[in-house]
Amino acid sequence: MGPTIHDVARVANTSKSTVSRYLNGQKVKKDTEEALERAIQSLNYHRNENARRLVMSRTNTIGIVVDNISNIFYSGIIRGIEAVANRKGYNCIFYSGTSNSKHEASFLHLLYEGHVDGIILLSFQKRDQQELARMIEVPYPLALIGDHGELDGLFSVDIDNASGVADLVTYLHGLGHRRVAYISGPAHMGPIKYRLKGLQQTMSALEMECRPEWIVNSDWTNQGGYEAMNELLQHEGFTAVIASSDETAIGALRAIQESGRQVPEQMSIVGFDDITLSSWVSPKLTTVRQPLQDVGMKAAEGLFAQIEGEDVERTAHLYKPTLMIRQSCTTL
Amino acid sequence: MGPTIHDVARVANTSKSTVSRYLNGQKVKKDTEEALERAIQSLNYHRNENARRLVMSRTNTIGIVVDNISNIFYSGIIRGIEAVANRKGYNCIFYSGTSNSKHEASFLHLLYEGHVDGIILLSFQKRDQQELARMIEVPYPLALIGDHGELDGLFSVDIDNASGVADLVTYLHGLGHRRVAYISGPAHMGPIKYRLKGLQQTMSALEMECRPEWIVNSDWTNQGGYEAMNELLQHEGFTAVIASSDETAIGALRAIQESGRQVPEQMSIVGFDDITLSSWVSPKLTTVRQPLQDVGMKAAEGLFAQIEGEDVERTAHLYKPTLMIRQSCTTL
DNA sequence: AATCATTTTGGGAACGATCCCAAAATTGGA
DNA sequence: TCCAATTTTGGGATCGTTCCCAAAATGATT
Repeated sequence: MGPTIHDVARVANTSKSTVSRYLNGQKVKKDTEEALERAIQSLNYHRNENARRLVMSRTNTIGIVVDNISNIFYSGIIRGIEAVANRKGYNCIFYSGTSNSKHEASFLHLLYEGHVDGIILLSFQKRDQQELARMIEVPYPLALIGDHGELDGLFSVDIDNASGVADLVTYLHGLGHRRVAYISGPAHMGPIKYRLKGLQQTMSALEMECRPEWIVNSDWTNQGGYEAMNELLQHEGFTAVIASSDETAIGALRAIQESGRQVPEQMSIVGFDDITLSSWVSPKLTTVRQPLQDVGMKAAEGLFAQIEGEDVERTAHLYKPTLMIRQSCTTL
Repeated sequence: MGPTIHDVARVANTSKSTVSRYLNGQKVKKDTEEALERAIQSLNYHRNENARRLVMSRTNTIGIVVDNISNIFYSGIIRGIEAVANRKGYNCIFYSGTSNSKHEASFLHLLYEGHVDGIILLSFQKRDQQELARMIEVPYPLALIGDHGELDGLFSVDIDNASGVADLVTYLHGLGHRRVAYISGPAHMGPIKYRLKGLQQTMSALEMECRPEWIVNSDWTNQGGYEAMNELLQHEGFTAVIASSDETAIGALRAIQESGRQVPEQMSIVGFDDITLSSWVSPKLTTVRQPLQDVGMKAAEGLFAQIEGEDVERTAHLYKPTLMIRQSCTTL
């Protein structure tokens, strides 16, 4: 197709070895450098990356496999990954898991076929134990973001969901709340299990009360939170409610307000995520913010360590969310 | 590194040509097929895609360059692209424009260096005329989604923004409104110009009134819409307001309600986009829905036509939004 | 059994880079 | 000016595929 390194050599009146050296930043004599630059410009030469990758068996590229490329929670993580990748001189390419997993056994062919030097798997879906076990065997650099299935042997990074909920419970406890309701989320999501566990452990540690009928599920949408809260309002006795996502919390907030109760005077509520809308609803929602960028950076650092042959701790690395206190809770 | 086609040939007691043929779905004798399958399994052979691409000078992959990979409006478009790509047997890989444009002249190196067979450039940012002119010269398959700068010579696809606003104006006109305010958006976004043009053309065609002080800007956020509406409320005389995005409309809605006015009884309002929140605010927002998936499919079809060497109309292809009538407007 | 048509196979030349190693050119010092 | 040390260059092998083409094997027909 286009001109090759050989054409450049011919035009610049030198050899392909010299062209290759020049392209890779090695020193060449001043006047050959000028001739080469002229030749490259006039031919509009671009190096064939496939040939290069074949001989070097390296791509200088990492793949990020995402289950849903437009998930807003992933953008902070991706920013973190890209920051580290740029620093290391690597490129990032993204694969949408949905489209690829259709006909392929998995994303692993990207590694085996030499498309990328390593992969970050980014998904907050709950992960299959069997799939995780298979990933441990993969003889290529790999980093997981999300559910690690409490399994060792894989390098993985995640939000410390239990800690986030623990912070919320402790905060409410500090305000004097003792009886708290909880709106959980869809069972197929990774964080659900850990958030619920954080709730139960912290509440029992602080000797707080959470009756079974005070725990309901939702689908993490506004509408779902609205319906879940209406269900909760059938029951009595709790003074605060923890929603396992902000989206849900905002739906629940509306349900509480429509029931004629004042927030926070007659009911406190907190969320999880710190989405932008949370600072905009009235009252502003107290929630926890996830250190998404840190998670992305850690995953990338772990991946590059593997690529460069260093040793890496093949366990889960958790990052604690931080409490964002706003106006949706009151002292009791 | 891994086993090669030659290793497979040796184990299966045949030649690399036969292995290659088998891998590419050509017919081989029944017993050699079985031997090959066994050899591939036992060696855990995967073909080296870089070598393949070198000799074939084709990748069977298209690149999608996105300015912000987590933009929620892009997900529908991407779904459309992937649907067509899957049908054609192509893979999609995504490049985040932000990370790549840093040190590269542009995304064009992806084409020149042989990473992909064609590129879809997806961005709703306003495009530089100079950059567009340069793209016309690109000797590779290319499709644009978003602002085409009213320039011919490029295959591009976009929402028909003018038509969407025209529908909203006409709808309000039909309800009896004659004096309408408008909240525009950030100047760096592609759709802004076309939406404003659609407003002005339709309003003057229908002999409606829009005083200069009834047109304000916003940054397309809730907060921005809220502030813009408060500014508009300083003035008098209009009976309806068109917001150039739903996000903005929802902010404006709150400003109207906080000013003590009833929606829609005392003020009608419409948005643009049909985000999920629009059906959830109270009253539900009348807006226009963008045919995002159609846009993605058209772009992909145009790209594949170019890849397959067919002729393609190098102009802008526009898709009309559809009006979603809900409860935020009333007859006058 | 012999001939011919048709499958099926194997060898070797690309593809366009990198990189080793020896040859050529340059530099410096006496 | 000459020789040794150093820098710069060029040739050729290599990476792992595909694909052309001729050779070998198979099958059909008489």
